[in-house]
Amino acid sequence: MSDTTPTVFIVDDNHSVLRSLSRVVRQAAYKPVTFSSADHFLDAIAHAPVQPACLLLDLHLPGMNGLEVQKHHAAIPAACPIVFISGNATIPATVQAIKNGAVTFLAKPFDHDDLLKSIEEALEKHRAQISELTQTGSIHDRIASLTEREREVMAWVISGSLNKQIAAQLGIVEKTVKVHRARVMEKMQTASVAELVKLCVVAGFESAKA
Amino acid sequence: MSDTTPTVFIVDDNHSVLRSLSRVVRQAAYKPVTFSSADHFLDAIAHAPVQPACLLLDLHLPGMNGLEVQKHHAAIPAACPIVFISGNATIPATVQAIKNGAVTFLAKPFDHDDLLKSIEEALEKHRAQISELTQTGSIHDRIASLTEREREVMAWVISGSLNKQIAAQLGIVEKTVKVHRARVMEKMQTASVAELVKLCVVAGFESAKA
DNA sequence: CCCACCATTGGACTTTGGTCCAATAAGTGC
DNA sequence: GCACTTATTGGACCAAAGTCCAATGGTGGG
Repeated sequence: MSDTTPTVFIVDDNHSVLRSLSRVVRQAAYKPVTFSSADHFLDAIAHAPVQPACLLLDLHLPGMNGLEVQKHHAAIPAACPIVFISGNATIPATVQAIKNGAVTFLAKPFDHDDLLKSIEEALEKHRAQISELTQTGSIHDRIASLTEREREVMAWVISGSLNKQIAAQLGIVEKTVKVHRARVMEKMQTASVAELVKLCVVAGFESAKA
Repeated sequence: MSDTTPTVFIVDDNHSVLRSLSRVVRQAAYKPVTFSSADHFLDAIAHAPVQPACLLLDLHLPGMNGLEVQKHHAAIPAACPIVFISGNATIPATVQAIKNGAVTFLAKPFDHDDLLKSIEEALEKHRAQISELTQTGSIHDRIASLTEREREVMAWVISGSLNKQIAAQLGIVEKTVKVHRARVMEKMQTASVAELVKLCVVAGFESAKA
């Protein structure tokens, strides 16, 4: 089982279901990891390395139900997509699950094909999510490497302000703004205001302008 | 019934259901507009003025089912949000409906409160959608007012290219680029590259760079 | 044929941005 | 105290962008 094999987490309180799902997952060349309770899963996932994965989750669980697990799970940044499974699902629960971001909701009994298709969809979604996170993560790192003053100057730069306007706003001389600005461009690894603006947009960094 | 009253479209092949829903909707101070077939609704909505509205849609309809109606309806830009209603809904149909953007899926019988809450959610969503469209619409108008050449130059400008680089790419002189560029800024009503980039981002206008 | 629009270019000039080098001062940590 | 970071400023200088002026050639429509 190599490291590049996608992991499929399976949470269900019924051991025979776990075994059965595990078998299907393993036969599809994925790596099944089972949990018989939500708590165990959440504990394990919290410190797991980030890699393509998905979660097969039973809606009915002792203690915390599937929707609650989904909520807790969504709190972590690299949370993997969820495929819900249930024998007696209600429409409202299904609506809730999908609106909260679940890939799909499979009602038992379901085709193996549907399951595998859903797993593949979830994994693909997670791969995209991870690559997205990797990108924005590096941008956030760069923003974090800026000093307060530099961040302040950057906020004004991406608002389209001139150096002299920024200087007036901050109560300093234009020359100083130029220095900060140059350092911003260097640390953010951008060669133009256009690039800088686009980085800030994807990173969610707001521009100034009182 | 004033013009500012939100409209609630209702599509159901059962006339007694239409009457019943109409009454509830009217009592909640909304303006009900009923259709007994999908085709009639799609025809009507295609030329209706854009204003806050939502659609109560039965999953089971003669001819075209609810999911298909949703698909066709989604094709128009200002499409109002959909609240599905059905007496015998399946989990897969529910999943499909929500994944395709439905606000919710109400299984009969349902509380009037749930219905009204869903309608309000849908209307709120549509208001946001309309205001979004109004904004981006005006940006698209400005982009449309540019000549082909100007759009081309803008694509390079927002990529962060220098005038001389743009000139080289287009096989023209830097001076000409300056002229186009000035006209772009004027027509787009922007005073800085930063603003221009942000407009292009929200309008989905892609930057150049081979 | 003339007009309007568009793309193109030139020249002169100002403003702005970016880049060197260099310096001072305050705060932080060892 | 000394090294380090950060914020601040100055001067000189070059490159880039913006702004006036004016002009030419093509194209499509009335």
